[in-house]
Amino acid sequence: MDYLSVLKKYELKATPQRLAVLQILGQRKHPSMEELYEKIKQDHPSVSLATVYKNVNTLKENGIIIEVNMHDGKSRFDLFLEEHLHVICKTCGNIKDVLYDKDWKLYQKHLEKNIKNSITSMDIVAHVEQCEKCL
Amino acid sequence: MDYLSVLKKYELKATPQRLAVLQILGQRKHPSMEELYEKIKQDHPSVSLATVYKNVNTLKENGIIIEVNMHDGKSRFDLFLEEHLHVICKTCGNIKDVLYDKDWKLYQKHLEKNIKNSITSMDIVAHVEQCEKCL
DNA sequence: CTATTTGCAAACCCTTTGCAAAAAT
DNA sequence: ATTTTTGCAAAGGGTTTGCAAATAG
Repeated sequence: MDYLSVLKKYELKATPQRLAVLQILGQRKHPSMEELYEKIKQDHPSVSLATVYKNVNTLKENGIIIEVNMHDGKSRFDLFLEEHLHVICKTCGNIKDVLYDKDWKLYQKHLEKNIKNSITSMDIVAHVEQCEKCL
Repeated sequence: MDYLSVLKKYELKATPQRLAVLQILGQRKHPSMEELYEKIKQDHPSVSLATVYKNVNTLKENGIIIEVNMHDGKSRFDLFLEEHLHVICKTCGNIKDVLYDKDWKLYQKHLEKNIKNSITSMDIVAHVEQCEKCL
């Protein structure tokens, strides 16, 4: 995955701080804002929290990344170059990405018929009591 | 729907302010915190914003109401006595409730098989470009 | 060269907290 | 009578803003 071309596509400048955001979110660890900031600081010690906020907002507005709202209030962030849903473990807070498949698309069509409107995008979060990482 | 019994079931005291929260959310208008506060003030002029916050949190913790996160940051609230998904209009911000049907349950089973885990609950939001209320 | 982005610190705003009085059971 | 809830005001904490300097294209 080439983040430079992604940024070019959206006419966003490729600063090291912005690339760092994409790189870290590309690891699919779904960090919170604070975790993201701490990780970026490892390679860019002088980065400011405000810059991380600004980049996250810009990338979110362009649909390149997504915010995953947790029930505890702190949201987490994820690269969203491919549509997918999230499975969140209630016990350890781990988030797993699951790609959509044809079964999902069938349901989406059904839903569109039901509401008589076409769906632009969906946010889907499944909650599970425990996951393999908790045990 | 009898809010007194709902509160009794969860061992929560039935104060007028708390009942007002349920009553207003029961209108399915999906107000924001500020809108909810303003509406409660119409009948209970002396209510404080802190009380509304406390009640919303308590009801949320008990799963009686749900917070719907909007992409613009301000969340909205909804009575959640029956599981349902939300359709949000990108143009006017209106939220529509859609009850789950057997098609949905089929997909959920499929997803459970996929992730090898049982799902406790799901948060589902579909976004549409425009709705009947915008036109 | 021009427009965007960065970093800093202050400002902002939404949400929570502490506590005494009031209300619910 | 006991426990929860209310209302107020203050504190808290995460997010945004303004601006000059630095950087990207």
